[in-house]
Amino acid sequence: MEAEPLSATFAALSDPTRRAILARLVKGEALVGELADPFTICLPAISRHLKVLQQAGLIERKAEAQWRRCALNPESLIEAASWIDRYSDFWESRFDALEGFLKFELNSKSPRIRGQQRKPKNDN
Amino acid sequence: MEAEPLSATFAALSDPTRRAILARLVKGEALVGELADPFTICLPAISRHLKVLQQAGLIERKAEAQWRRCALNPESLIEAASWIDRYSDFWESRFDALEGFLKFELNSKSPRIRGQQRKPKNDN
DNA sequence: ACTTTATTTAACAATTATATTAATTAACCT
DNA sequence: AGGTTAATTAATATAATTGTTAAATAAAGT
Repeated sequence: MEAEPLSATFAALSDPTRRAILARLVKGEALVGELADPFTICLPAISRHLKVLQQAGLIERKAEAQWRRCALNPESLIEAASWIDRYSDFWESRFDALEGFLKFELNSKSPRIRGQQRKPKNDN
Repeated sequence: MEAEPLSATFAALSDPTRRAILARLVKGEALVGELADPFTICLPAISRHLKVLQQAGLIERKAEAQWRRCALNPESLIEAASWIDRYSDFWESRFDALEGFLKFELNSKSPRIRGQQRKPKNDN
């Protein structure tokens, strides 16, 4: 599907259905039908999502009679996390600076109730 | 482009050209032309990649005369890392188990030179 | 053998993504 | 004003993704 494993991994993670499937699998192994249950899309669509996840190395499937038992495979996730982590030095310092600035702004200008939500700006 | 910010972020990361651009930007800000330089694809293609990165919140662009200065924006990367990190308990334990198994295998069966590369299997 | 159950594959349509060339915008320089 | 430079947008072609329904595979139950 994708020559570069990282590309395949991130592409697999870019779909909310597939992320939901992974979120389900972190709670334990499951059969295809069980995984399909919460979704409104048809079974073949789920089957293809599972194929994408498997080809990205994110899950494993083992046959049990007519069932396919699916389980998380952590390795690809580790590689994806590792790639992002190479940027951690950069963005941690930047994020700390942003947080510091926000704290200053909020304390000096418009003091707020403790525990109130504070969402950093996101200017896409 | 994508309703869910996480989907947009992972989709943006799924392209090797875009990852290379981010890797360049971690070394410092750069103009569009400078970013395009290492690649063989045409400038409009790069421009669109930058648009995807910006809409995913991964970079910022500020105008300077006829130039556009691009810089990393760590927030989306943090969110992507956070998502993956929710699985860390699961896969760290699994990975430790795998590493332990490999060490045992390698020590008992085919002891190797210290520092030699050891790549875990990847059965996509 | 026949039917049911679980899942995948095939065939197809609709949407989205990516690259190219050509045209456009916008600011600078002389 | 006219030309150059930097970058984006438009138009277009092609490929990849995602979903649907219908058919196929494959094992189990009766």
